[in-house]
Amino acid sequence: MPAPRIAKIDQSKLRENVYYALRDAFTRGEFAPGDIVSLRILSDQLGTSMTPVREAVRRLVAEGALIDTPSRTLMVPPFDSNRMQDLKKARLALESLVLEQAMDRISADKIDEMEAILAAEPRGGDTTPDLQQNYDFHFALYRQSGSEVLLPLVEALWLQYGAYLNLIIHHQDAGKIDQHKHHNEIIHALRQGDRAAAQRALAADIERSFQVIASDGGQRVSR
Amino acid sequence: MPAPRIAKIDQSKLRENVYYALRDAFTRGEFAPGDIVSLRILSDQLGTSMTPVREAVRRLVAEGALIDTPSRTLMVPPFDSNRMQDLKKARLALESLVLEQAMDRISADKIDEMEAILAAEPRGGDTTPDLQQNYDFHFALYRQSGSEVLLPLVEALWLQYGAYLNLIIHHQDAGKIDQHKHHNEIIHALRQGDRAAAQRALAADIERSFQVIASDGGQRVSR
DNA sequence: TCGCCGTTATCTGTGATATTTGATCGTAGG
DNA sequence: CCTACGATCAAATATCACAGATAACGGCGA
Repeated sequence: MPAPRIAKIDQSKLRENVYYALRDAFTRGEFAPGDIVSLRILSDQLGTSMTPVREAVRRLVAEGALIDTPSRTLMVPPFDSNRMQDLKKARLALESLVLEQAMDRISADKIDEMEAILAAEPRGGDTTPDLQQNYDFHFALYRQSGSEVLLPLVEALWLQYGAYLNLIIHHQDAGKIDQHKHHNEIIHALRQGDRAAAQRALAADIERSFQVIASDGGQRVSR
Repeated sequence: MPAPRIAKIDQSKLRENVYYALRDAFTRGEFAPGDIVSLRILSDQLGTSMTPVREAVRRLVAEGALIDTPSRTLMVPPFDSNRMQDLKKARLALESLVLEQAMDRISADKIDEMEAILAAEPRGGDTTPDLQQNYDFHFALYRQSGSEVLLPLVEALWLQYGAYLNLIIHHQDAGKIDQHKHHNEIIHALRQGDRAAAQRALAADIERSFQVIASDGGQRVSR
């Protein structure tokens, strides 16, 4: 089994922290589709006992980021082209809806904040896309929808999508990805209040996210 | 604390069973918004130890059916009008999408099966709406979408909606609810392949679901 | 006598650990 | 080469120990 890099966590509010540590590891693409994860190894790496890890893992299973195999071992869902298409459809539909609600309420200040996120220094070097920035940008927007129901659903989709990030990061064309173009279009459309343009730009951005791995599936790249 | 009726469960595959037992209790409207639930009491009722209950409960929290209060006690989310509106919007959007995909693939056989569900004997007596039938009908349809991504999201919405079922069941107008009309319209539209009509009927059915409790909120009715 | 406040006892979830169960993998024997 | 047995490992449950919160109870003051 590969050993994803997960930093040890501090000992207060263990359960929450374990969950977010694992969640972060997912959104950073530390886990590759098909990876087997073990509660013991995770708890050793995190410096805690199995109990908090198990609860966090159970939550991740509920959210679809991990699956229970029939033999009870935990696995990152293997690459599945159909499922990925499904995921893309779901993202397009849900995030379109959330964007709609966000545009009803967003203020000029918040648009400025979103632009500030784009202006920040890239954290991952120039060769890999800045996943954290991408995440921050989208959710700064989505949070403006004010929907406590839809937002967790979108987060669940991103978490499932997270396993595919590993494939993207290690893909040979990773450096070519240009997320800035669509992001700037979204900002511009928000300023204009142009709903159709914002929807188009967001849809294009989501399509882009899947484009790199759409053709060649299942190239498992562990650390 | 009220004592929701939860049957003891058999001892194999405990974790799954505990989860589904609690889930069922939710969809039967056994829990009222604002109820406090205790791990120990639940595990006593189910005849197991706390551990499996804890994991099941943790999953329900992740799905929004229960919430953690700041003092760490578990609570059924209290009635919240805004949240309910939010939930309705989400259900309308997501179930519309799922219906769309289901209509691409559904066969005449499956439509017959759905009709058979409607023809079955009502289980709850004539005064209360048959919640199980309603659930079975909708998900027989949604399963035809074949979407492993969207279906769990819809289930999560129904679970959050479940807490409000308690309010509906004990509502004075509960007997007046006529779910058959919209269901038959859906069946008819499916047979005709009339997408617009199916969408209209489904939307009307969802609206109906919320109508009873839309006006008077928070009438807490425990057992 | 009534009301307020502090103390205490109980009940809560949380984290850790031990025990049991089940599955997998390697090896030895046919 | 295939099969079957056993050792090993991981997950599932139960039990234990701890810390925090809640609520009830009793004493004190008005």
